Amino acid sequence: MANSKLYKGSLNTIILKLLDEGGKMYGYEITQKVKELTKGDLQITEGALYPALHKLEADGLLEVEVAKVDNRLRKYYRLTEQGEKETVNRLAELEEFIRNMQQLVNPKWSIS
Amino acid sequence: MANSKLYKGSLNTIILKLLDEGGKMYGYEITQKVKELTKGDLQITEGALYPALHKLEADGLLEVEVAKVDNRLRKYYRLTEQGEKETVNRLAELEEFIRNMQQLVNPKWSIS
DNA sequence: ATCTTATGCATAAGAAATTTATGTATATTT
DNA sequence: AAATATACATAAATTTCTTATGCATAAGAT
Repeated sequence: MANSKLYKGSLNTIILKLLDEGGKMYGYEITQKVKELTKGDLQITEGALYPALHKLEADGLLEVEVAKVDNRLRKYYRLTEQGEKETVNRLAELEEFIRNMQQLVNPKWSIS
Repeated sequence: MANSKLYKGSLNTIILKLLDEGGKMYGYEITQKVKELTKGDLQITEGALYPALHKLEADGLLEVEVAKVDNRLRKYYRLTEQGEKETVNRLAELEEFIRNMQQLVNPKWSIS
């Protein structure tokens, strides 16, 4: 990714959660939002993002709506009903991952 | 892995940190320790573990010492000096990952 | 005695998720 | 006019893991 590293598998969770909040977003917008929220620490590459979006769509978690703005193409993605359910699961999975890692690495920090 | 899911890339961090605490451990011992610490939630598969150990050794982060106990083979791994330094980096990386995810998914929990 | 489970290592084929490298095209800023 | 930003896409290679398989000894169960 960039400065900081994303563990593989977490990109989908990020996409789903951002769409859950943003209502609908297009690819480029997602990359910028991630950069903004992490203060430039995390950089989502297009080679990772677009295939991920396509797969989430193929899996029925996202639906797409094409728009033309300023003569440029945009593909707006939004969560399907199934996508909303899956978002809940992915977030729970993330939390469980973090709790497990906490048990394993016994860090000075903890989640609360 | 098992019940709960490990994001790809985190296995190395786990191995390094356990060795950092345990002094020296052998592969099977690591799988049991992970199971114990996560109360059975996380199951490290041998197909993931052994190649990971071999690679960490090849990268100079681990050194190995073979022992025979009860007529069975054990390969004890310990951190090299370089491995100790890298452990610090990996843990910092993990913490940064979690902080980034926190910014992105805006969870009800936070690390403190 | 024999069968199953536990201990202990290993590798190989395949899948998943990414990186890196390219490619196309329009709009905006320098 | 050139460089940067916006906006999509795909393909080859890499990393990391799962699943399947293999070998071998020890301990516990039937």
